[in-house]
Amino acid sequence: MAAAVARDGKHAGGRPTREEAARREERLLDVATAMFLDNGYDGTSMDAIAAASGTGKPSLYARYGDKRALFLAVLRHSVDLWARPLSELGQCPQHALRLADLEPLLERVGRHILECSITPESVALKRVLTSQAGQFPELAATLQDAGWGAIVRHVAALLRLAVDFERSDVADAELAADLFLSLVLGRLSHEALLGIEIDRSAIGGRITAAVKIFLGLGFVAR
Amino acid sequence: MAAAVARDGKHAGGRPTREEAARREERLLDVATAMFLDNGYDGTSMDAIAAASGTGKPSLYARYGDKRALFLAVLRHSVDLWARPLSELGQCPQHALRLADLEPLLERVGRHILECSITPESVALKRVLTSQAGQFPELAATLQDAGWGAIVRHVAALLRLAVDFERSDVADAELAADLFLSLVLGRLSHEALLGIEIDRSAIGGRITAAVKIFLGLGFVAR
DNA sequence: CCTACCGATCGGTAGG
DNA sequence: CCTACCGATCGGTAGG
Repeated sequence: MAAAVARDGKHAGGRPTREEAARREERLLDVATAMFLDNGYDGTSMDAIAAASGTGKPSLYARYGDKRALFLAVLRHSVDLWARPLSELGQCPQHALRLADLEPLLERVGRHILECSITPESVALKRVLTSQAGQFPELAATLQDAGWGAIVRHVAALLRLAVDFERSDVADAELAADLFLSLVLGRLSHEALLGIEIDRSAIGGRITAAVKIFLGLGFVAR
Repeated sequence: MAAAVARDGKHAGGRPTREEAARREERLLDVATAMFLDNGYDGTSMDAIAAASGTGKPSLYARYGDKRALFLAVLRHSVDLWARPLSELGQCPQHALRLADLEPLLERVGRHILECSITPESVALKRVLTSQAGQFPELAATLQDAGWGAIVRHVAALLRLAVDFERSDVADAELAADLFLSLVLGRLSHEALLGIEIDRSAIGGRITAAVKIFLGLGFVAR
């Protein structure tokens, strides 16, 4: 048998290729992410991560130092992944908006944000973040700003296109955006966090009502 | 030395008095509650609970069976304690309300609920509930109903006194109450859950804006 | 990079 | 009711 002959481009031993190393790194992070999000910090052992990622514990510790550091890397990576689709919100019309155009736009934006917020991945991320917030206090504020904060800023920019906040009673676009998001997410995000199955048929009506109330178009009949 | 002479009404040994037993039971539950809420389920060992409550582990296991059962008892007790002050909401006017009276009433109710929701005890309870929701799925729905659900029903009853929902665009008092609560809690409850210090000076303005938007009185200047 | 181990800690129980 | 222990599992490391 010839020693260390590559098959499918893989080395049979020795130092891995640079791209092979990068691939393993990514795979390790993916595996660790899935396990942490599914079973929490305490429920995921370094032994299990090593076994599932096809490496040994010493490699884990050589790369990340300790369990906390690996967990932090997983959280940062996950928040990045989660925040990315929100950039679609930035591709909204840049010109001024009439109120009549704002209503359907807010419905679309609201539905989009709600759908993004109740995916199993998003819920698992927020849950594990919540449960470990006490142990990683420096990160909670950062991630809250990258999550909720980023959405608020996007929506506030939208609102400024349609509303003259200097003449509004609220006078603060970010507060208004915050209230809009609160209306849209509300109970559904709480329930998702508790693992309660969400009644998807209620989403449409909730969004519609939320937008109407927000724009002062209901709920009291006129 | 005379054996087993009571001092301060306590027995020096043997079977405890009935009231003494009840007192120990309550003390044990209080101690376990504080530890579970401060350090989470995995972060609290039965050894630590036994030591802090001044008893031995065998007594713990004789009374509760295992750690899960003790944890469940703690959660139920805590949710009961938390839901009690909400009954004050039931002592609202029973007669019909004019819209003009509804605004200050909603401000008071909203502030009260928000204040109750961001106390350290309430936050800790929700956090530990969230982090263990996956392990205790049967309980999550029950406790959600006893918490958020109870508040929604209270507020819905209030709204029905002032609004004719059959002629409203929303047409559902519970959805309206749900949206009102969402507005009031919103970002602040999320931040509290993540352990982020809350800017208390922002509470007043948020409540006012929430009520105005909810009642269709803002935010667009008229 | 793997195996095998370290000390510590856990939930739960036997024995008296 | 207390002490002392059980097997299991953990995070992390030595040794080669």
